[in-house]
Amino acid sequence: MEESERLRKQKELIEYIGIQHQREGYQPVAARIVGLLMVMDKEEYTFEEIVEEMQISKSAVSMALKNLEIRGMIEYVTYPGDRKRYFRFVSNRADGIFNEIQDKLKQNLETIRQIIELKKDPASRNAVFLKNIYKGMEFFARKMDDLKREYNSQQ
Amino acid sequence: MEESERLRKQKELIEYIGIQHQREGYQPVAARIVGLLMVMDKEEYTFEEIVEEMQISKSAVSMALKNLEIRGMIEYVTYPGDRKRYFRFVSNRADGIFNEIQDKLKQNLETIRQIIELKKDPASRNAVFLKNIYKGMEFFARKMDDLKREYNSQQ
DNA sequence: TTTTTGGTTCACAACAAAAAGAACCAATTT
DNA sequence: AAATTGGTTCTTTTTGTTGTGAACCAAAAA
Repeated sequence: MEESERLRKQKELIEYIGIQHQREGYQPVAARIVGLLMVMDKEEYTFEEIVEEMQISKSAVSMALKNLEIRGMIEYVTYPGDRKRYFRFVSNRADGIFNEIQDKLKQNLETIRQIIELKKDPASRNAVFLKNIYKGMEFFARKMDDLKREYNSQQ
Repeated sequence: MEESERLRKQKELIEYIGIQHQREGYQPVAARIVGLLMVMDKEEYTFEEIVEEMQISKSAVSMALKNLEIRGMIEYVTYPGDRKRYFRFVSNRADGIFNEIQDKLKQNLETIRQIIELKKDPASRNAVFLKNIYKGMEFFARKMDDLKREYNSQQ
């Protein structure tokens, strides 16, 4: 593949990742910064470089970086004698994805448990359905722990 | 638990489920309708009843119901000699949740594959990290099929 | 001490999303 | 045929989100 085409495709991918992340609740600027840090060959961007690369105001970048850091999506490193922060995307996202799924599952489980608990008639259509869903999700959440262990030992 | 307290808690739970679903990209009204249909003891609501219960305009309800139906979150039944539609939440969400997770996982896998493919240096920090993430997610996606089969046979 | 660097914070404008309300429409009832 | 029911659609209003630019600030350099 030609160098210029590769770059074009990378830029395209950044936009796509941006949209994906917006669907997960990230704001537009933040979402595209994630894409930038994942896709480009340059692996550490300073604040200024991001501002320049994305053609966006300093304040927007400042906010976005703060949010992304709080959410644990990105991190920064510093170098002695250099006041700039070098942002990069965090390393251990694999674990992160497992845990995200599991957390969400657990949260949903708890909600469903509460719904069932508050039902007047435990044999009603919805109560029965919800119990089924609960069972399925619980099974899955339990198995995830095994999978995590299996994967880690396999490494 | 007292009847009135149960009702209060149910209403609270509807709001909470509303917020949870908004995080998944549902609009406010739609999100709370899902809550309503999951939580309340009454299991089938007509259009009118929803309008009344939620104190919301007909147009907002009309739009929300349409969206929820398209997304497969709710369905309606009708009864002979009755022009009204009776909305309820769909029954087989357990499968749905499995599949949602798996679909998202597959989509992410494809994106990551593309990022890696476009990297100039396959030994760079990010390329290596991404390959790791890829491996983890792939392992997990593969195992999910097994889990589904295991669960279904167990039933 | 003043200036520069590397940002952050705040007020506001532009835009987008959500909800309301009115008008409308097709079936059904009267 | 007229009125009612069970909604839908369109326009407007309200509300919320994004991003900008200017002012500001602390640390370092001059």
